[in-house]
Amino acid sequence: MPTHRKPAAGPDDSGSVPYVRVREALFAELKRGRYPPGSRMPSESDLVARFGVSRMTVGRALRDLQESGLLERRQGAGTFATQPHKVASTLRIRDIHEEISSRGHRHRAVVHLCREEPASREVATRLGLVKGAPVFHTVIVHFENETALQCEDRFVNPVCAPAYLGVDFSAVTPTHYLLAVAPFWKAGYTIEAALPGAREARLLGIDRAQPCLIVTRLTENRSMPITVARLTHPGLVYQLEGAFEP
Amino acid sequence: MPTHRKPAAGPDDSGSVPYVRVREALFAELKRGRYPPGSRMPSESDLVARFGVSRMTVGRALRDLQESGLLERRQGAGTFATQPHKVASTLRIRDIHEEISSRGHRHRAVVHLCREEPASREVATRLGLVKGAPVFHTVIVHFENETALQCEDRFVNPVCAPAYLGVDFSAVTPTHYLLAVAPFWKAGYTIEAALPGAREARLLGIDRAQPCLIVTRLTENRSMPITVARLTHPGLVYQLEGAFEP
DNA sequence: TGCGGCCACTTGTCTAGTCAAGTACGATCC
DNA sequence: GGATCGTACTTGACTAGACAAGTGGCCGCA
Repeated sequence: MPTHRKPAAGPDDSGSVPYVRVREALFAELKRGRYPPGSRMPSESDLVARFGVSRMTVGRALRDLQESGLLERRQGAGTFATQPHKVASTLRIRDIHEEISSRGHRHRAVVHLCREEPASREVATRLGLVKGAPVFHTVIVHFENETALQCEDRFVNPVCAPAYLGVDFSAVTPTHYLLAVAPFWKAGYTIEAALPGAREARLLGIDRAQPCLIVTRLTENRSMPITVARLTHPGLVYQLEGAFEP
Repeated sequence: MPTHRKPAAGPDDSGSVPYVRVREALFAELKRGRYPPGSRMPSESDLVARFGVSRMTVGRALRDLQESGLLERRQGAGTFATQPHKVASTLRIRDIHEEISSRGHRHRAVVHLCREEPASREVATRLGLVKGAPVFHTVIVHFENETALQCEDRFVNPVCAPAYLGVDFSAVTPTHYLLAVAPFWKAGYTIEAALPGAREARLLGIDRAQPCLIVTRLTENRSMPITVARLTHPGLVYQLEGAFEP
């Protein structure tokens, strides 16, 4: 999200740059409830007169606020304050290694499977291949300070990363490697709660009745799917977190 | 002066608006790998000459790409292509009513509890109150086409919404009502997988061994916590979805 | 009354030029 | 060699004015 929070240079000037000044002023008024949700804001001309800047500058301030989801603008009609619930919170999903080390903890990965296989029908469909085509398959368990945090069951399209199976995945995560050799341009994922499969439970060292948070992620190149991964996390030790601030 | 405006968007034109045309052209080149991560892009002056538009227009295209995380710009140094893995995916969390009706389904809410209570220590801490202070407590089950989708267990700070208990929550969701009377400006949440509590299982009509996706959300006014909610979803019928595309 | 057209207002976008501020790099000086 | 300075280049921001396009209301007419 475009965070338009700057360190707030001066105590009162709230940004010496004109468009920041305008934006912060309107933001403060919005926050104070001067413009209730759905109500009409002053027009660009009004703001030009009020702040003594050009229309381009006012426009930039308004566009910033619009991109933050605080305003809605309709050509010909005007600028309106939005219902705040339209601003969706966002959640970052990061590389597991990055996430663990950002907490200052130690990350270790154990490779349980790393081979070429014929694609099952489901995997083939997801990767845009035909059933039985060769795909790379890895199963890796990631530990944070010796507790199993994630079981990563991943299929990779060999066309996108021919040398995938030769990588030492105890040293570099598949996510990181794939990003280096095949930058993705599209990604989709689902998050669900479910019980682990038999193998996942065994690898994670948990009971089969223990709920898990499962993230399924599909990343694609410009046109071709690169990889599909199923990331299983024990519910007791793993939570996703997010925050929203306009 | 002459505005070189094409009447119809050609197949290759990709947007008749100049700044969109520039942005799409650069985006396509980035995608094709013409500018490897970290490498220097053409300067604004170069692009002005190449596309025959003004510097403001080139600048807007570049700023768009920068905000998407595809470019990094340093004053005095130049514009550089970024490593794509720095862009994090994002996940939208929406109001349950909005979510259900956007799927074209019917939403129904059943109110199981709606009263004032003294705050437990945990709730008081989260809402920034003292233990035993009166808080509003509602428990509502949301149905999508007669299947229970969410159990919403919510505590509300009475200061922020004094008339909360008088609202008909079978007609309007607490989220929606609270947003109308007390727009929030900060929200944090966690997502986890766990087994439902006894009451939650009963209200949702599911087995206690059935994993649930639990979203805990705390929303705050500019300084004061408004409400804390625990949203329990049966894992079998509810998934969060997200997508990322630059 | 009902309807069509006119018009004021609003946002969307662009231009050409200006000044400011930060960076990189080479030339000069000690 | 090493520090300093100057300069060319780059991005950041702004202005004043222009045209395009969508909206909504008002007015006159049938």
